Amino acid sequence: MRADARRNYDRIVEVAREVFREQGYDASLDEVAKRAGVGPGTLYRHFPKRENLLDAIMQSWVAKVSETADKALAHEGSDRELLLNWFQEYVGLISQHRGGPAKITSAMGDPASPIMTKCQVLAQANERVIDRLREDGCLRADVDTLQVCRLVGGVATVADQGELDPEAVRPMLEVVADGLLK
Amino acid sequence: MRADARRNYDRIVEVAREVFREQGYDASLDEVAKRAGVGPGTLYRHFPKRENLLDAIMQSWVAKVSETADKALAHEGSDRELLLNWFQEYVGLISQHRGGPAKITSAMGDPASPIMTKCQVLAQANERVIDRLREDGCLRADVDTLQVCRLVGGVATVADQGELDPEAVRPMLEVVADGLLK
DNA sequence: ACCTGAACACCGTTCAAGT
DNA sequence: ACCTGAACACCGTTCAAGT
Repeated sequence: MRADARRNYDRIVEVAREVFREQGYDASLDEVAKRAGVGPGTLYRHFPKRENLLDAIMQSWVAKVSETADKALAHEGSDRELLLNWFQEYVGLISQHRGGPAKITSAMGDPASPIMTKCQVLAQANERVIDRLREDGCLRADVDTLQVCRLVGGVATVADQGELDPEAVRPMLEVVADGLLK
Repeated sequence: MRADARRNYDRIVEVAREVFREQGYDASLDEVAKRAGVGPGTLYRHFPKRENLLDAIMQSWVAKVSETADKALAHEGSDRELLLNWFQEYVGLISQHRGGPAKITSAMGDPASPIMTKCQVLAQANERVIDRLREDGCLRADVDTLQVCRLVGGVATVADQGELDPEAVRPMLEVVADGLLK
């Protein structure tokens, strides 16, 4: 990759992170190109689809996901607390910008999605937590990890689109947790 | 209302129902106007915002909502079955077209939304079912009906956006139901 | 009072011309 | 090899002119 291409690529990603944080995942790509100081064609050369840009933004995100799962697993306290705490972290992880919860949750089951590998990391982090609780024997028999991602993702999506505050989200996560625990 | 205005209004609503069913709630309004045989200005005169058009479409929907709740309440069987059956009907009611679950669920808590009254009808139908179970004493103490709408709406939204089939939705609704029941 | 359709704004996407 | 920016398509929205 040529030096100027590299520089443009990096600037676009940096600016996109900023714009998506401000305006959500539906923000104008024209705006991103403008702020990055490149023509629209340059943005499309590097990122043919909007999801490719999202994928690049999420590059640093995967490390945070694993870390968060580690911390959640190290949590002292009851199984319920551990699960609930993880759910809250999970919602936080996918709610970095508006439209994120819906996008990430729907990409989870779609092998054709450019952000699929990123979603896999999240799914595996979730699996680690669920497996740990399964070993403890406190989960119901037929709990599927993908299902858990969708349930918590659904709560996050509703919270995102309805602009709910964390106090309204917590009790919903409690219901989901209680439905999964014995 | 003048006769030709009435006729145009009705045709637009009829066509919009069709187009939304085919292409989802994000369908082009230009397409609706074209199929209805009116200019775009006429559509905007009757329906200044997309949500006003949705509201008109949902006119006949409210009767179906009440009916469905009646039927669910008349259900013979366990409390869990009754609740689960209602949840499935609820998902069906808000999933008439793509984008519906998200739109309806987020409008539920927004007093400024044009479809708010329609959502209230749904919320009240849900409340009747929940109150009935509360009387039976089989619900947890702090179950809030709006919360229930959001939880089930979240499942419906995820299912809608991920194009999941009913077999994948049912177990998620079971988790929610079990989390609400004693 | 209501309708029409041209006109404008905005945005995604492509591509010929440049370096 | 990469960038630029004009050009096109599409869609929502407005409004002057018409009936």
